[in-house]
Amino acid sequence: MSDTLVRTRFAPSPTGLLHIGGARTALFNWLHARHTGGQFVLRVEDTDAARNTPEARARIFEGLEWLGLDWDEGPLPDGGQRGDRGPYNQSERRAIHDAAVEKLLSSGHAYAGEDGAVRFKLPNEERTVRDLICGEVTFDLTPLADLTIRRADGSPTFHLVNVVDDLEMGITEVIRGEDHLSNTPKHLCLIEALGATPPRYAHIPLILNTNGSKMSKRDQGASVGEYADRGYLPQAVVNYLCLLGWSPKDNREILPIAEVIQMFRLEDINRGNARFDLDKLFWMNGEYFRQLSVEEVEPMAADILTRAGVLPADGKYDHLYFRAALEIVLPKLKLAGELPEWMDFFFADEFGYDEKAARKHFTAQGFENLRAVKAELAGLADFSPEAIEAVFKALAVSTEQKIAAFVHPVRLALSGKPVGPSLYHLIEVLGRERCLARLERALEQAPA
RNA sequence: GCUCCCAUCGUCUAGUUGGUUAGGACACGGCCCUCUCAAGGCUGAAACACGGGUUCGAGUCCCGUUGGGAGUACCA
Repeated sequence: MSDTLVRTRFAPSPTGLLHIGGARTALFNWLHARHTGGQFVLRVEDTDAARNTPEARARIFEGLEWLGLDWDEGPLPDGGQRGDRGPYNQSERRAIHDAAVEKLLSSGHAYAGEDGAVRFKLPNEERTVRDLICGEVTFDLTPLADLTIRRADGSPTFHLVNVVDDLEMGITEVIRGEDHLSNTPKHLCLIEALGATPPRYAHIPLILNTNGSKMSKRDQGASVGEYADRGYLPQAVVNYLCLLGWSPKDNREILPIAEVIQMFRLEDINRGNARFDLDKLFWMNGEYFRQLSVEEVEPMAADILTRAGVLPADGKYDHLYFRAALEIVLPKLKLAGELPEWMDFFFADEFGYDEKAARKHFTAQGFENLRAVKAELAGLADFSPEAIEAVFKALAVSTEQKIAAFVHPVRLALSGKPVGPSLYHLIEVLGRERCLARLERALEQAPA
């Protein structure tokens, strides 16, 4: 490694969502910068005025912030910037780009065509890219047409601005998708003509869909925002992304980001493309979710439940009751997005009963058992889970039935659902009044 | 078409300079636990794409085939 400070960059164009592939490119740039104690720069390549949108721009900021990928230099959502090598919006760097084009023009490396565009003369020879991940790859530039670096309308193209800005900003490692590998020999020529020293390159493999095709912005589950909306945890998404093309080689899967930063080396990144496996991300999210305390989940849960209409929008509800309910539901969850269906009945008394479960458990015997439980709970002094469990056990013994014969109908009566948190804890949290009322309501279903 | 890249269970991957019962994880099956569902424990099935070499010995090296991916813009 050279002794110069590492500077990596993520250079998205604000023309769509921050997609998973882009997020991983940003992540690997960020990891390399953090691992080496270098700097991570954000540069917004907003030169395609026709397709740029402020919404897309905002979503990139949101996505990076949500993932925890902080940048040392670059534009900020409020319009300002961090760092003094800016501007970091490519559209504001026109003077720099123009100067580079003029320089190439005057040195004879580029020429103005009859159509008004400026083209860079590509040499008729081979160029070898030395890549940190791909090794040495040689391309023959002979069959290629000269590279357009400035359009007829005067605007510079991607190849020019990308190269010039990386040079200007002192980027030491260009870490980008492998789809740019074949562009690199052209960029090398451009840099040489500019009389500059090229950065080091690391082309990372692409992320493919489950079916093996390239993941595009239009695909389901391709955007970072979707995962945030569905209740995924950023730590889980980041951890999962780290493992796509990189591994700690010690069989561990759940890795705190601090450890990844410590171990991450570009040289260890795989060559082959990787498919995105939602099942594994889902599992990983559960792993992280289970590590969270009620306190940590509460704000997110309240937000999701409020948006789902389970909690009142005015925030006026019994917060202690909510927290108690959340506590017993939490161990069952893998995804915060599942919260509404797991918790709606805590805050609504007029719920329906799961049809299939009702047929199975709201039988003559079921109703009889409901009555028995209701009578016991009405007079139970100690409303603790232990005491409640004892009630069920005693009923099972005295009536020579399985505990399940009481548990299932009661759960259905109290929540309308066939599954849920530990019933004894559920009864405690709901409290005597609610339980008795709900049991009574369920008994109205009984044939007269 | 042409150029470049890649190739271990369905998926993500580990596999030191060639010698492994080819390891882990997700998903899937079974068992245990159990008030349901998860979680957890145990367990099962599951891979070196194919064909040639080199070698005493190849998942590891070489060549070819097949398959997959990327690029081939006045888009980034």
